[in-house]
Amino acid sequence: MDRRELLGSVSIFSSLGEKELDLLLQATTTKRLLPKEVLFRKGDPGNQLYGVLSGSIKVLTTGSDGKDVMFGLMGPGEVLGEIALLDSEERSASVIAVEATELLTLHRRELIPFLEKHPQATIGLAGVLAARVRKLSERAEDRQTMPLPGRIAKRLIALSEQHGKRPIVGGPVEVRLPQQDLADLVGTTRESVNKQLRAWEEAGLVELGRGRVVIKRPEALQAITETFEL
Amino acid sequence: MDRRELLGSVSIFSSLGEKELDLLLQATTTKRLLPKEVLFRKGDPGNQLYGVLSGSIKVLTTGSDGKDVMFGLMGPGEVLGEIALLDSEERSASVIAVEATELLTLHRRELIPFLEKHPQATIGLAGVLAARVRKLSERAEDRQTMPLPGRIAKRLIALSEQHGKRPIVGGPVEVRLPQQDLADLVGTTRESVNKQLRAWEEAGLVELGRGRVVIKRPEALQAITETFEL
DNA sequence: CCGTGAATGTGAAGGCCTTCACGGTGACAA
DNA sequence: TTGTCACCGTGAAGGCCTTCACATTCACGG
Repeated sequence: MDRRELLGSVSIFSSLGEKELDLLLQATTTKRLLPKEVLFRKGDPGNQLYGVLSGSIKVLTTGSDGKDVMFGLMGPGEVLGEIALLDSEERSASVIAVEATELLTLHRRELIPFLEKHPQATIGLAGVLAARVRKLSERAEDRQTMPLPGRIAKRLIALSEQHGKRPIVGGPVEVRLPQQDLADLVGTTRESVNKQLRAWEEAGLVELGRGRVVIKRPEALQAITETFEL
Repeated sequence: MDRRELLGSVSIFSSLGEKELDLLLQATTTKRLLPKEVLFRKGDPGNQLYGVLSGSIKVLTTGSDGKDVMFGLMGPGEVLGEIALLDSEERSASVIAVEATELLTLHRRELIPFLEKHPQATIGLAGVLAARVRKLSERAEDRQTMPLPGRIAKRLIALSEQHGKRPIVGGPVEVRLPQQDLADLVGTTRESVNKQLRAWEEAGLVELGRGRVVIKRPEALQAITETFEL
């Protein structure tokens, strides 16, 4: 995904014309991250908006007790870093590259004047934020009303839809993610995730490998999400 | 707080001039809610933006198991209903009046064209959303890393700052809120909240009454938030 | 091709809350 | 005034996870 394509594909800027897109493009730069490289940390000052061109990153915070809370994984086409930019506060979470990643960056001093000239783009940006709020609320609700297995199943399905690979066309979906990360996403321990996954493996719902989960029966996981069994 | 004052006070519109404010004002109507009256429910279609003029409301969702998850209380000067408006999806939570409440309402067909003409206002609205994301992330993190007493203490302090009354000037702060609601806010049961509050009452940190908590030693609660004692 | 560390697999013990089951008590309406 | 309902108070039992403590096993850099 090249820079122009990203800018165009992202909902924020989808309403822009050719010329405006080019103009904005000139204000961007590209940044490359190595695996595990830190883009920024919670608490840093934040003046850049980022868009993922290729690769993937994780958004998380590390609690005072050392436990990580992961908010999500982001891949090509997704935008991050808007929060600190809009309210001029510190970065609200840390961002780390999962693999080699290429980012497009846009500085506040370029973005804000641009937004002032292009209300449509600003409304688009607000839409991204609205979606963010929606996702966070839903997760808060889930964590409070859904038992652990359901939460793991739900997140696994979401991950498979967002980042899943399909080695064989039409075949089972593979999610690449260590169990520890899945635990941080769901708000539990690695051990609990492991035991649940093994139980599902036993039952033929999934297949486990180092750093990956292959979903063999998505409907069964979906069912666990909906009912309150197991 | 009258309608004009609200519009002016709210960060979204703080950058507007007199004339523009008047224009926008003409597009608004007022709505009154009785105690416990429902403004809208999660899942409803949403085309209105609201601002609280007087009174207060709670934002919550009811999980499939009947348990409520409360996202917050809102009072005069606060804006709600932006999410569904911006992404044109269903309402993401339900809103119920706590007491008699007066709201200002603004319909999407008036707001969107207005935002398109006033980028500053749109950026302001995005700022409100950014703050919302920030608060939700912080709460997600807290729930996952902080033990229950700390979470209750923290929320109690936040509530006292946002909605606290001070019967005697300079005296202790009173928070009006049933223990069940506090439990829904923190993500626990009424019983757990009750036991913790009683322990603190025993220790002289708070005083309890029907539907209210009086905070006598805020610093002590703050300390519980920070350390991992008790 | 071998070490070495990250990631997985598992069981035992125990704790923090939830759940359940009531009894009390004040506010408010009839 | 009196009934009723919402809210508060409290103990007992138990369960769902966490914590802890290791064994194991791949991936990969040297």
